[in-house]
Amino acid sequence: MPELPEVETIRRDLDREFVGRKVKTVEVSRLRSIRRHKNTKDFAGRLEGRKITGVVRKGKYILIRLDDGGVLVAHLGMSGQLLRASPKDPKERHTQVVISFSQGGQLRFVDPRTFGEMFVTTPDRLEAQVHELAHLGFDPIDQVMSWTHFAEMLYARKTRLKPLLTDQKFIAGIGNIYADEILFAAGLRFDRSSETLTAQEVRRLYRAMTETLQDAIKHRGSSLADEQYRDLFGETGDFQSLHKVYDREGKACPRCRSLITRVKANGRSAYFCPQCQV
DNA sequence: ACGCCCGCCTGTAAGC
DNA sequence: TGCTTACAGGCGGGCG
Repeated sequence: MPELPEVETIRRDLDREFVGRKVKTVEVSRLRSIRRHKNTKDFAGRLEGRKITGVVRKGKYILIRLDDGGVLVAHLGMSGQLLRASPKDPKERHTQVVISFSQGGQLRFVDPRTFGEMFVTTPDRLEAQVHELAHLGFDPIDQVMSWTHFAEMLYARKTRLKPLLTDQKFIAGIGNIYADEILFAAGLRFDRSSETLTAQEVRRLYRAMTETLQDAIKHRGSSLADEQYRDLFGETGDFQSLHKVYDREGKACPRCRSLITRVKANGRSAYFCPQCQV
């Protein structure tokens, strides 16, 4: 489900809502969701009594810092949600972890497909445990990169643009939806090879990437028809109404009125305008 | 060493 | 209507 804009929306709200709160109890209903831990006690024991000091994002990972130096890591996978709740709220289906705070209120992890996970670790062990984080690419909204450097990175890889944009080792945080939207905004096809871009196309791609992601954060992310993406308060985002190509097969391109095409590439749907993207 | 494809899960929707 | 199949925001591993 969640890519950089959705994860960043949740991170900001977590930081606002939960910093300073102290963990009272932890309940786990599905061990798979805390699979890096031996058992519930091993997970809960590292959280109970700890106070939250801050929330940061690395790629699509959320890191919740604890006052003993530990880190509660949350990855939402395809279908994970982090929800603020009250103990009296009915527990919805697939609620895997419930963290209750001394000051009242709960943080719930709901995840039907269980690709997501939570675990507690320390900053020095994090990269050894999550290989992806050790080799994470640059963050397109936190880090500024000169487009000349970006051009060098693109030319060095010689690979198709879409798999490159979604490669977390190259750039952190972009998934299937935003790759398609960014490539449309840049006027580039998903299968264009990275070393063939002109200087102007490199600039357009860089600009499309930062603007599309910032715009999506402003709109609190994208919720598709199944509404699996919800923010911390259970609300949907509204960037989906501004999607130009993603999930718009057969509809008119907003720029040239050609029909948006969907093809299968690298095992995933790629949506694009056959006229505007070259 | 890289790109590509499958498997991991569950739910939903389309297809027959 | 009802069963079967395909597909969905991510990622790791194994293959060629």
